[in-house]
Amino acid sequence: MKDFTSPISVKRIAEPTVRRLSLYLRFLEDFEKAGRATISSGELAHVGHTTSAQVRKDLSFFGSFGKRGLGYDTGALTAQIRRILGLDRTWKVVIVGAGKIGSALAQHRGFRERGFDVVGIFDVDPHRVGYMLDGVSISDVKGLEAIVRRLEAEIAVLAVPPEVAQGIATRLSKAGVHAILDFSTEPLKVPADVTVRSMNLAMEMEILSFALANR
Amino acid sequence: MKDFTSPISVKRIAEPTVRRLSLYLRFLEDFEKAGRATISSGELAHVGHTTSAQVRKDLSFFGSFGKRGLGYDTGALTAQIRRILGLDRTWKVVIVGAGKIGSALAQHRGFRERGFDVVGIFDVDPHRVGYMLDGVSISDVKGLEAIVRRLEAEIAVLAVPPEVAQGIATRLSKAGVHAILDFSTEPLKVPADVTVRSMNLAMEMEILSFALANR
DNA sequence: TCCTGTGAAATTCTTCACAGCC
DNA sequence: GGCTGTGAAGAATTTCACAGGA
Repeated sequence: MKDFTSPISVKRIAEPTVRRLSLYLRFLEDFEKAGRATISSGELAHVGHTTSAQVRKDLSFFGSFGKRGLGYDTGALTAQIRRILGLDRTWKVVIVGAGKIGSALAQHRGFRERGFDVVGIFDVDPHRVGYMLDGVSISDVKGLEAIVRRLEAEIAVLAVPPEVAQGIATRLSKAGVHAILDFSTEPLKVPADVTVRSMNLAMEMEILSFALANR
Repeated sequence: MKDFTSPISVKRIAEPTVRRLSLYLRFLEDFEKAGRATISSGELAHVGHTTSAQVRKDLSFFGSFGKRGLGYDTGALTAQIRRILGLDRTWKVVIVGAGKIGSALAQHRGFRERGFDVVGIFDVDPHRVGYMLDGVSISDVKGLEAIVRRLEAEIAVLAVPPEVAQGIATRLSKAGVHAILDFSTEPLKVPADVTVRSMNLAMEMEILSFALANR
């Protein structure tokens, strides 16, 4: 990501900032539903377990959205954050692996509701291929590259056994996917222009274990 | 966590450090399986996408486990990290919510294999109560507190709709649970002696969306 | 007066660099 | 010669504190 290409992000944005923006967005949506017209950095901070200065600093990387003495317009700030996060459009998502986790995800409401459109599902198991999950039929993973290219999928969710995750990730990268959400346990090696996030259940459980063992 | 109570952790340990220890452990297990007797900080760093200095610093918070000029004994370091993370014992886990995600988790191999023993599963739906999931029968969530206390469960996995997550988290805290893995989207308010980690699918997808929108 | 936006200070985390031991 | 352990330096992130506009 070059620093000077985008009119929005002038300098590199830290991951914790993006993470908090996602939280703020959720709160803003709640506030909007509750009919609140404006909101202060202090109120956002309160629900997000952070400080008002942090909220203002986070937002300041992207512009000046508030009014001194007043706070932020709830609707306008919501729209701004949605735009910043790239949520002012839909993204095409494929799910690889139609096992327990993969199929739970495929049927997950929140996905489509939040602009992530599941356009393809893949599995190796011939017994699963051809079945429908929430309106999308399961394809043989053999056809991964061709189908991903044809669908122009941008994001892939990886819910496959850890020993095949790396191989699939490489194939996805070559097929033009630039973002991967990985549910396996080992870190993936991917080209520099591919972003990987992992949902590592084992790691989270171990962090909890550490907290319990050392309290 | 008091600084002076434990013989292991002399100063407060940063979360990124714990996170990396969990990664190192996974690599060490791979190295052990591959029959490697020793391993250097550089090798661990390489697979973990970090630096050798970082690996040594992380370990140095807990002791001196290596031999200069040689590296670390694979088996010994594995054992040390397991002990540091509290994985030299089993933890009793309850799963609340036997929907798609909850039941996928209940049947998840890796859980028991890594010392997290699922001793209870709860749901509100009377149609689900009484059914077995991987050897554990689903209990009515009404009996949550009593059963959690009786089982002496230490960790809870929350896979319930977001609007009830806070209520369940409060009940779990009162029933003696000190660690919660939350799959819902809103941050939970819990007493200071309860650790919460969240697996927030929406947030991870939004971070990917941000990366795509700003690359 | 209230609350934002932001440089400056403080804190936290990572990297450097080297003495010390195998 | 190779690799650890660790203070010190450097970088990144958070918090402070206050000027300034509604």
